[in-house]
Amino acid sequence: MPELPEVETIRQTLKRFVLGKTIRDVKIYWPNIIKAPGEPEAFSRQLNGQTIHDIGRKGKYLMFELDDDILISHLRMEGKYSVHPQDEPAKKHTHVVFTFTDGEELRYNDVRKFGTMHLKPKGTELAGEPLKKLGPDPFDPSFTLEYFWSKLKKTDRVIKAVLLDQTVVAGLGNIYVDETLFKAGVHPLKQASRLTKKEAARLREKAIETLGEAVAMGGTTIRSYVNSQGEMGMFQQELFVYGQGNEPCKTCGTPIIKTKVGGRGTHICPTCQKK
DNA sequence: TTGGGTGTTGAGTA
DNA sequence: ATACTCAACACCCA
Repeated sequence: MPELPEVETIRQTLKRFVLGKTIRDVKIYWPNIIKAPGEPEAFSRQLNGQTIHDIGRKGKYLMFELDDDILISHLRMEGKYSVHPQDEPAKKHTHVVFTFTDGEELRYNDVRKFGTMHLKPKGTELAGEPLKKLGPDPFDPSFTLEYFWSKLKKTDRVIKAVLLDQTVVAGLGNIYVDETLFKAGVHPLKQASRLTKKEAARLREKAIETLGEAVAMGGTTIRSYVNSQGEMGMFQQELFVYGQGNEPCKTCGTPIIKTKVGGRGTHICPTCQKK
């Protein structure tokens, strides 16, 4: 489900509910979600007594900053966080519950159970899994044209695969890659190494622009995404190609084609995006 | 009823 | 190095 704009929206809405709250209990109903420390019991024990001071984000990862540790959380396809009074019945698919000293609960809900949580001591979070190989955030100053261009030059893959590669740039997923490629006028099957520097610059600009607009609109809701206040995103109204198969292109009127690239559903305007 | 598809990503294989 | 398949899991839809 969530790509950078959805995770960022979750970060912003969730902060309002949990900053300054102290954890007094953690219950884990689906232990496979907990990746570090290895023992889920240690995860719970370690969190106990710690206060949430801030929530950050790196790519599609949420980073809960605690007293001693950082909780790194990836929502994968369907993960959601919400805050409820302790006595409110839990919804189906609630797999991790953080109870605060004030009686409120932070609940992690994930229909498909794909999400992950790593709890790591502060200062060690960038070293090992899961952030070790993560590339720069598209909004980070280090995501320069020179950096992006150098990555494109030395790979033998098609551009869609490169944009989805989180070690190149962190945060784009299937929706925003298709949108970025369309806006930049680049065909997803184009070899990355054969793009001109001008095309690379355009891709970089359109990626940053599209993600920024999507953040401003609270993300994209296709089926199930809601932020931590239960609100849907609005960016689905702004999509040019994703989910628009057979619809006329908003730029030229040619029907949008849905095909497959690297096993992922891929949406293209055959007129605006030439190979 | 069944198989294919879904906003993610890691592992294993050739 | 890359591409492909599968796996994790639940649900929706034709």
